Amino acid sequence: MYTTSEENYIKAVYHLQQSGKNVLTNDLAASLQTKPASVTDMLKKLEAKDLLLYQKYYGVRLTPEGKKLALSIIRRHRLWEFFLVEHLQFGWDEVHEIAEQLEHVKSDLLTDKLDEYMGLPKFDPHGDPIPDSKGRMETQQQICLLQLKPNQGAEICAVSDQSTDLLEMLRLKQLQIGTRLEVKQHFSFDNSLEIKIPNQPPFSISEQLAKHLFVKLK
Amino acid sequence: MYTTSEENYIKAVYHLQQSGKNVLTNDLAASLQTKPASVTDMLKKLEAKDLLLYQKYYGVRLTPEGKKLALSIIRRHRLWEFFLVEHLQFGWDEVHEIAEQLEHVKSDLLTDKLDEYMGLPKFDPHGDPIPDSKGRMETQQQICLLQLKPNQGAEICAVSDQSTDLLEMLRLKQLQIGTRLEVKQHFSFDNSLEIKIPNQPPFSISEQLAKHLFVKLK
DNA sequence: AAATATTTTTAGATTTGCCTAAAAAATGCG
DNA sequence: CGCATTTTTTAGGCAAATCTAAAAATATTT
Repeated sequence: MYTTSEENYIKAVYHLQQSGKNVLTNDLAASLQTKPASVTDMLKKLEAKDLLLYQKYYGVRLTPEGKKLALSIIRRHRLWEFFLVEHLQFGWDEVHEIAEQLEHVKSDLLTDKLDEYMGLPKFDPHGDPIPDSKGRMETQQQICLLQLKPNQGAEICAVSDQSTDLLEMLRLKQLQIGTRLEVKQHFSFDNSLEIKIPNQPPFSISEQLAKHLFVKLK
Repeated sequence: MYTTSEENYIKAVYHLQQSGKNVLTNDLAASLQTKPASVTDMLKKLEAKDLLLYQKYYGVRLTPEGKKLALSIIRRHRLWEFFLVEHLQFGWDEVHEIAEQLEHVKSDLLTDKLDEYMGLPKFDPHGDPIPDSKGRMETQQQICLLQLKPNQGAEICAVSDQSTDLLEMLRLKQLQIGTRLEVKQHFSFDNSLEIKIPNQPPFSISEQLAKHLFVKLK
């Protein structure tokens, strides 16, 4: 079994190595809010446990075992985020800290039962894919419309609130699953967005609406 | 904020001091599966934090602040046990270890939302009362029939499985909420119980049945 | 009440995860 | 290239939580 600290390092390495490059000591220190010297210590320990390969001065890469562990931590994190938002009515911006604690509860049976309880969700409330019990996950990137970069083509693929008020609004604005769109501008003042749908003039939507809409990139 | 280890000590002191007597170093060591020397160290630390009063060689008692902390930990533990059994379909005997981990997740908001989500339950699956957000709990002891001591008068107050098979069986044996009974004998071989209902000859029931019946003491 | 046994505390060590400060390696630039 | 800067590692230390072994206090027995 691994400690909470070891799990946090493995998770951080996983995320940082998505760029393709080796993961460097300083980047890990920044990401984990700790000092480079502490990172070096831990990297040696994790290499001894065969979770990663460590080349002095040249950074690290996860071994297959390390990657497997990372995916299981990410699975727990995202499942709990889903639970907090969809079942306990947390806002999707309030859940990260709590999920950071819950992800370290060690019980595969718990993880799998929670997964099943919620209907084997494929994406967490931020649109990130949830690995299944074998570590596989959908590659299709689903992100919240609020996070979509301007002029990036995308298509609505999920709505995170099923209230009649929301659905009524979507119907009137002709927004539905599959609708193609682009964000033209993001106004920081109120987080409202100016969006453009093909064959229609641009119009604006509120932060409250946008946060419930998820898109996949095209 | 308190460490997991500190929380475990406080919880152990709380349970041990229910007997009324001061809690002794050796008892804590046994209960926490650690050595007396380690306990002494920690007790000094907890006294410095005003969670308990420590008299060398004479044991400890919780301060009001310590008691408040203990109740909040017990609240979290029992709420999670309830969730695991009633929502995730764990057996009531499988949940303790997992709840031991979940109880240390620190977020009052999480605890209160979980409580509300489950309908503010008053007792956990073992029949132990769940403290509310202010630390109050029902005094009425609800315990599993399997734990009831022989010749202790009691009354059925809950049934933890609502399957038709079980309910049919209860009807035939004339067992229902409110029925008074006593355990006459407990057979260790198969955990079956010989029970006595007023105005009826004694009869025996299986472990499988008894584990779903909860009684309150009279 | 003295001797013995038990319980508890102290003293000193260990492990984990972190730190600072200084040394060493790699990188960047004139 | 060679010097300066940045990055990384090493060395030594610290705090938390544990341990063992020995000493001190309390309890029990005769």
